[in-house]
Amino acid sequence: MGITERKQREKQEMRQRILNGARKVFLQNGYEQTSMRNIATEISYSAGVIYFHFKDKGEIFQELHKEGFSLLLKQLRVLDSVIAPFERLKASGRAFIQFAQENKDYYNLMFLVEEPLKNSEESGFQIAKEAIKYLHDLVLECQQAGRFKDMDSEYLTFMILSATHGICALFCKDRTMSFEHKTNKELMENGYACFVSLLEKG
Amino acid sequence: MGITERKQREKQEMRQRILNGARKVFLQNGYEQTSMRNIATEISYSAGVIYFHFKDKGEIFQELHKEGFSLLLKQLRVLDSVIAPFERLKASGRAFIQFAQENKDYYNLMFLVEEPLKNSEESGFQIAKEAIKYLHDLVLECQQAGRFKDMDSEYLTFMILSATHGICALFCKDRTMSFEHKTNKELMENGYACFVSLLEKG
DNA sequence: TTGTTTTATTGAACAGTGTTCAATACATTT
DNA sequence: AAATGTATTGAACACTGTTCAATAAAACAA
Repeated sequence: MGITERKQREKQEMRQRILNGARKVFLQNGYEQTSMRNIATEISYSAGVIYFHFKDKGEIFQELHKEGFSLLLKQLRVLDSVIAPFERLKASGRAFIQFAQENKDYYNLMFLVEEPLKNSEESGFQIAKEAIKYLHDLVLECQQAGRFKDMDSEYLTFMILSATHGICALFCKDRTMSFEHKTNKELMENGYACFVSLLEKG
Repeated sequence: MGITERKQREKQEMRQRILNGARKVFLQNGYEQTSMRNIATEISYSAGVIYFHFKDKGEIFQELHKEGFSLLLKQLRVLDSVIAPFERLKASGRAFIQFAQENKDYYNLMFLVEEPLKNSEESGFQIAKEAIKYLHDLVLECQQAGRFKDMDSEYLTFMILSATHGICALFCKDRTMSFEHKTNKELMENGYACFVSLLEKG
């Protein structure tokens, strides 16, 4: 049955077309300014058709949410070549912060918007867990190498993510103006260096 | 001239009435669900009148934004009785996290929403700077007491706020489910304890 | 007490949002 | 060629923030 097969493929293509439009508008104009009608206009369809292919706006942003995480994971996995686990941990934090700087919109979706997760406990949430696991494993490797003795790895992982995320969150929500600094990049990097120098003593 | 005086007072009262309605709706239904019409309905006025007393929605939320910060500062200043600066610093972090847990909506407005600051560089932004100064002074005191030697106080302050804020931000935006834990409170407190144990080594 | 001017409030309207759904066009099957 | 199923449209609904002419109320002037 080549026809139903092609039908399925066409449906998949339409889903992808919508997603591509959504991504474009989203990365161009940010989360706030991305409406269903904007997306529809971008791909030259009516707004209604989106609801034939997606449940609601949330499902679309869940897909982009997933995209963001796989992009982040890809950039983190480049650091697998760094052998010493603690060096890899430190570099991961830097890469994480760089990711936030270069992909502010994705970062917002991944960590600073509530909507995308509200509905489903499934796939879109799974990849976030994968990223946490990546960090947790890194922490465990560090502990096996003698670092962070007598510390709970779960809480330590949560704390390290929090510290790094905090830097990015203040940046993404424009809460850095209360600090004296030249550029956000400079503030974030020195702030992170400060955290690293604490980690080195632990 | 008792009349223009009373007029001014009445105008001020109306401003306060709107603000009270806004706060009520806002604390009841959260930021997302607070519309101008909701606020107007709450105080039994038409929506249009709000624009006679406030420039726009942003100005209202700027007021609540300020309220949030003065509430936070009030709770932090209770700790002034703690004499040892480092103990005060540690307790401030705990108080900060507790504030976020108990005032999720205020916290969102203060640190996780972009709107309120977009327009003005003035008062609503000034009180945030005051809170940062409070933390910065605390850090400086710690340094005078021999802590955190050879570290830049500005970056250190930014880092400490980031770490604490990160914990609260993950909580407020429901990003804690990727971690194994019983309650959010427990995760946050242990995560913070983890950070403190790092600080103690610095 | 009149008339006039200021000030405060309303309610309709505008352009936008996410979402639903009857009507329609198209493709496939009978 | 007719019937069936699937994809798309465009209008509609109930919202949103915001503006503004009309109106009501109060203060001032004659």
